[in-house]
Amino acid sequence: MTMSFEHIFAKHLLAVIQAYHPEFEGDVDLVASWVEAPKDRELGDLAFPCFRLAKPLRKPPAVIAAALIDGLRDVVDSEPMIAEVSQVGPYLNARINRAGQAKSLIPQIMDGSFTKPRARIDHRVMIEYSQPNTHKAFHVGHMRNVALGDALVRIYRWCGFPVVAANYIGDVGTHIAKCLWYLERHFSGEIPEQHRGEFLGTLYFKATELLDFDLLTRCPLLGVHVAQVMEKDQHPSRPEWTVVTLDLGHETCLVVCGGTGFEVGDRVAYASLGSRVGGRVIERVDKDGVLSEGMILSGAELGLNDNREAVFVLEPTISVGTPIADVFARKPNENVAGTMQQRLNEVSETLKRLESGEPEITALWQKTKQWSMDEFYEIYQWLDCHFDHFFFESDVGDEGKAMVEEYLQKGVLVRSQGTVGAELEGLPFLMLLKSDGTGLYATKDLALARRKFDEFGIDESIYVVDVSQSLHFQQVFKTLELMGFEQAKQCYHLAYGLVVLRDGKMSSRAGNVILFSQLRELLDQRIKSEFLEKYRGDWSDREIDDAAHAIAIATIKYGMLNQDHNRMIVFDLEEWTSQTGNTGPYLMYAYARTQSILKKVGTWDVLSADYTLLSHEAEGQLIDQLGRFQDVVASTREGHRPRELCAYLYDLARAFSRMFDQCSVLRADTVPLKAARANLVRATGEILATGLHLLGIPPLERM
RNA sequence: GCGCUCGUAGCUCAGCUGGAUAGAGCAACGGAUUCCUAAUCCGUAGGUCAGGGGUUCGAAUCCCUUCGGGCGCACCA
Repeated sequence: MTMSFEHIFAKHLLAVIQAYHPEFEGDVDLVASWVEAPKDRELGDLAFPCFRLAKPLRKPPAVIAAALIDGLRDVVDSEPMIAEVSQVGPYLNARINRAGQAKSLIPQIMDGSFTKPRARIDHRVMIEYSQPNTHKAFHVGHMRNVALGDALVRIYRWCGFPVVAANYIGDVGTHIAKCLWYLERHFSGEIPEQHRGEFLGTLYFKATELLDFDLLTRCPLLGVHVAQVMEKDQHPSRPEWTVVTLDLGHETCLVVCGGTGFEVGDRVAYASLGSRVGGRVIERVDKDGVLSEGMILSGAELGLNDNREAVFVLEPTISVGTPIADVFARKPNENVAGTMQQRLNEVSETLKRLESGEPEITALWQKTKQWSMDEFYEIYQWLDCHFDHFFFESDVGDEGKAMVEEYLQKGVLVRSQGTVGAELEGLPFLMLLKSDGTGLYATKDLALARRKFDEFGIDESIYVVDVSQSLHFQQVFKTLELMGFEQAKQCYHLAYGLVVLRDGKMSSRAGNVILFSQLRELLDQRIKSEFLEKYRGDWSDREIDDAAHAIAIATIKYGMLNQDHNRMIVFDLEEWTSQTGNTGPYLMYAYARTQSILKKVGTWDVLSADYTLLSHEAEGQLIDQLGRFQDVVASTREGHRPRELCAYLYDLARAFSRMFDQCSVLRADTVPLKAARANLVRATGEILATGLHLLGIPPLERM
């Protein structure tokens, strides 16, 4: 491995600095870390800002620079890798000897030693990504995760890490109960032969629609009924409260009320014990000596107006005992509360059957789950993403609960308000067992983590999951640490922002998701009609199909990757299907042009190429860019930022496009120049292809 | 209320550990094809880096604060 230019420059700088000021403390690495790229490439390739030395040397930066430049010039005469140095104000700039660089770099690229994966490192990494839910639609939002996870797997592997690419399928939960409930009770059509996974997603969407109380009533509350105020007394100790006796129709009850604006005889909305209002369960509470059995609701609490102070008074004609949801039903005289209650009961019944392993529903679950899985496999295949292992939520549920019991015994976990969970320093309580004894999402994550550590022997664990779960993972990792797992400190949540649409967040309820199949179809059409139709007849249909596929992958993956991961992506279908400029296809196009040249240029002598002939500015920039590849990949991996590699490859493709424009290979003035350029082009193609591969994008020989 | 995150050109975004004149793409305008693929290249125009303080020789970058978006915060996953 050759020494980087930064280090070569730093080595000479250090020698000169120490000759000038022997008391200077610092090593080559420190000085090298100060070396940067000049703002303007006209100034050189490397820059050293002497501001760094102003304090230790106690002299103005420009004076230091002026004092060092002569010494530096002397040294550089004997350094073949640096062509010249110069001083501009407080900066010392160096120009790299491009020919020298090219001479060592290009052969390395061409014999494959520069682009092949790095030496194996003894540090096992698991990268968990995708994690789709079965029985739900796979849409563009899921694709950001897949693009990120897959790119990281490839990049880690290139850097020498043994990687286990893992998926974690969400195959249990209420969403499945809803889907199967709809299938059993409400679906009356034919089950399609194709796209059965998306079909299940449609069923799930229809189920949520049926279960969306908002669609039935303006006041979507269960357990809230019309009651009449019978008596109204002042609270014995709190004058701002009143003690109200309510007639519920079949019985009466006592409620302590803080609201105002109602009289004896008024009809009000009464939330009974056990009902939920604003996400809170109504419980019997001791209100300063008086037991309050329920709650009288304000307009705000009912969601009907903004008034939080005044009790909402209903028309006197409405009979006592009517569910409040029926009063505000969107279609008059409908028993919406009863309907909704029945649906909810049915769903919860389905969930219980699933959880208890009732044979009939279990068989249906397994069959439909396979429909989803078949579709996922097809999508991964299309995207060229591969997993070494699939975990299933249904496999870790019991294990998670057992684990919680175990660590409760050990005293690591605690009981709290009927639940079991982890008390974490600086973080909110993490609940692991609900008061009914069932586990939660986090419970399964603990068991999953233990499996990763024990069965796969991994040293580092990366979770590619969207940013809304940041707190969740902080809590889970902290809990694992509390449980004594060493690897907990090597767990990393790679958070990324959601993919949203121009008119807002994607939501299955509003029906504004873009399905994977839709995107694939649209991209295919657009790519063919705009770019590939012109080759019809010239290329085989098969090649056109394959090219469209590859370009579609490039469009999606690069689009998803070339944005800082903690930022939202605003997805506009129109834009994405007709992009030019900084895109995946731009990189592929640059690669295709390299291959086009190489096909036409014929044979040439690799070894005898004289790289001193590559003196054009565009060629120099390109060589410089090629040399950065390894450092960029390493840095991309370290920062978990595929975007960095995207940016590099874009710069590389741009440098090549300029060179292509300004320096013709086929029409080079001399044969040696042609040979040198051909090698440069071939090296560029190699780096582009390797880089594209690391992003999960297949290069095309022509497009 | 607490926490995380974002605010940079008309739009979408880069700008890594502070460094020289803040950069791309799209859109706009003007050029380049007898010449290796015009999915390209070159040029012009476009900025109070949300506002205000502070640290520093130097701040889009670090600290504090205000404003404004997004997302989380105990029985969902």
